[in-house]
Amino acid sequence: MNDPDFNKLVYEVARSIPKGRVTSYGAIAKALGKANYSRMVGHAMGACGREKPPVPVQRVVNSQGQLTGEPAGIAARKKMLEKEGVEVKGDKVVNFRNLFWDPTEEL
DNA sequence: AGATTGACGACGC
DNA sequence: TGCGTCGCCAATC
Repeated sequence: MNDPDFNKLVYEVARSIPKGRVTSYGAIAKALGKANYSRMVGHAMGACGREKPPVPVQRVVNSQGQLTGEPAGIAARKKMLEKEGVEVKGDKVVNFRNLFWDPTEEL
């Protein structure tokens, strides 16, 4: 692990996601220069609960625009996303393609 | 210390 | 176009 701050960087990017906008794990990993770290991003998010500053993990979904993780967690994030104006159907983001935010281009 | 799983992604068929 | 498999690195058991 050359990037001890990778986890931190992920959180930073997650916070950079505009309200009402979402991105994918791979996009973040790629933005950090670690395209193959897609899973690490996911794991980092799973560990976000222990992070002091709350991280808007709800805006981070997989390439399918699907909310992954615990059903309870999905429901919680889903609610927040809808509150931000993001339409969520079940565990998937509606119009994900339109709401997708690319950190490599916008950041 | 080692083996397994995992909140994914991309490539192949 | 859709399903299946393989590969990546790290955290957890």
